[in-house]
Amino acid sequence: MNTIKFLPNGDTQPENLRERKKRQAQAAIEEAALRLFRQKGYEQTSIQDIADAVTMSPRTFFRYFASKEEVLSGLIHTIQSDGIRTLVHAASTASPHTALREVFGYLAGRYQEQRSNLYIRHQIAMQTPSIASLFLYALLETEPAICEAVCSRLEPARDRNEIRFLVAVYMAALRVSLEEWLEYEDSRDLVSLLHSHLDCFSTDTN
Amino acid sequence: MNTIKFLPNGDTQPENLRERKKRQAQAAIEEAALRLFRQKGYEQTSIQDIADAVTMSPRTFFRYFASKEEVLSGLIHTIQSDGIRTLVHAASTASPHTALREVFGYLAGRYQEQRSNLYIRHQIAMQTPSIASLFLYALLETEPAICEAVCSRLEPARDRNEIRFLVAVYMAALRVSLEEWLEYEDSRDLVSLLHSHLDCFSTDTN
DNA sequence: AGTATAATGTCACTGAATGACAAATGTCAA
DNA sequence: TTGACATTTGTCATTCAGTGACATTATACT
Repeated sequence: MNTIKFLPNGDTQPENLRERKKRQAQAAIEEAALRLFRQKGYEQTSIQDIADAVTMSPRTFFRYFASKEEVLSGLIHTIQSDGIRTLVHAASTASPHTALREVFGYLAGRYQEQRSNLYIRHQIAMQTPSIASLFLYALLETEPAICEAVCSRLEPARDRNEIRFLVAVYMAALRVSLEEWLEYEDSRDLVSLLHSHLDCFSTDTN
Repeated sequence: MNTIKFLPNGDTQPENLRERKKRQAQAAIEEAALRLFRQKGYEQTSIQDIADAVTMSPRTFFRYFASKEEVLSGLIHTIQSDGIRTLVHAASTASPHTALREVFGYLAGRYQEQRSNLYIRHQIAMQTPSIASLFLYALLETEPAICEAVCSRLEPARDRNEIRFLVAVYMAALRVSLEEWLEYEDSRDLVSLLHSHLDCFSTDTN
């Protein structure tokens, strides 16, 4: 994992020429790559193709993305990381459900903002098992961190494994909602989709 | 997905010399590969290393396993496929929970039989994100088929998306149980671990 | 301007995976 | 047993992802 840090700039002031160029380059690569992936398929598109499309050396491609795959999974990584950050900075609550509803609500919101972006990626993933696997992992790999954050903000110590399962269930809900939501091009509301699944579950256990 | 079909022989009769040799070769590769993966790490072990260890050409390795990864994930694929098969051949029931409890119980049983085998693989996966991703996918990719099988044996047609979520929750339980169970070398009982998680859930919704 | 710093390009290399074809090995029947 | 046939294996060449080293070029700063 050696990529450029998905160009920070949450603070939006002294933007260098250098930094602007880097931003542009990264965006250009991503755009070209996605276009080519859709046109010719992920596996049929070589790094050389992408590099040609943005007139840079293949070597430079790897200075922006650690791998071909990361062009696709970067978005999910970013959103999931942000989700964890919100959880860490949130106030403690007695119920894990409250915390989890909040994080997963936040996540669903963020994904919702990126619908068209995600739709393209999803299309590619459906034709490319290795990419589907990648996306799944990008979601589920954040479970331990979420678990950790939830446990640490619980005064009465709960069974760690119970929480693990709980987080996994919330993740399952997010995952299924996302799939359902991306299945057709005309979108419904992801957030309410997520909540409808969660309602089946969280009425009792608290 | 072009590998040899994980050498069938559920029927155990006219075993050729050829077939015996193939079995041996496959077993030898798997054994050598796992040993090397543990000794030197997955990524530090090249196909050449494995081929050398069993005195065959690297080309032949790929006639037994479609990729280096498949040496590790083959076991999971096999078990999951068997699970789906049991579900397809089972009798219809009114409740999806009944069917799902049965399949996931079966799966947990199968994994339990393979503990030491899985333990090694899990060790490797923990040091190698791409392998963790692979294992996750090997589990979750079977969700659609399970979903399909469950829906088809339900007389009163239920909402497909509801079932999807339900299957995902069962899968989450299996996944978390497996992790918990493989965490320490001295095993507890996977099946009861799974059931304890499921009990949190399936008391109400039916 | 000129120097330090960071980005890019070039080159060479490893390793995974695949296709094509030749060589070796197992099968089966006469 | 031999010989025809099918299957498995080895060899060779090739493509492509990814990486390290180092020279070259562009930006930044004083």
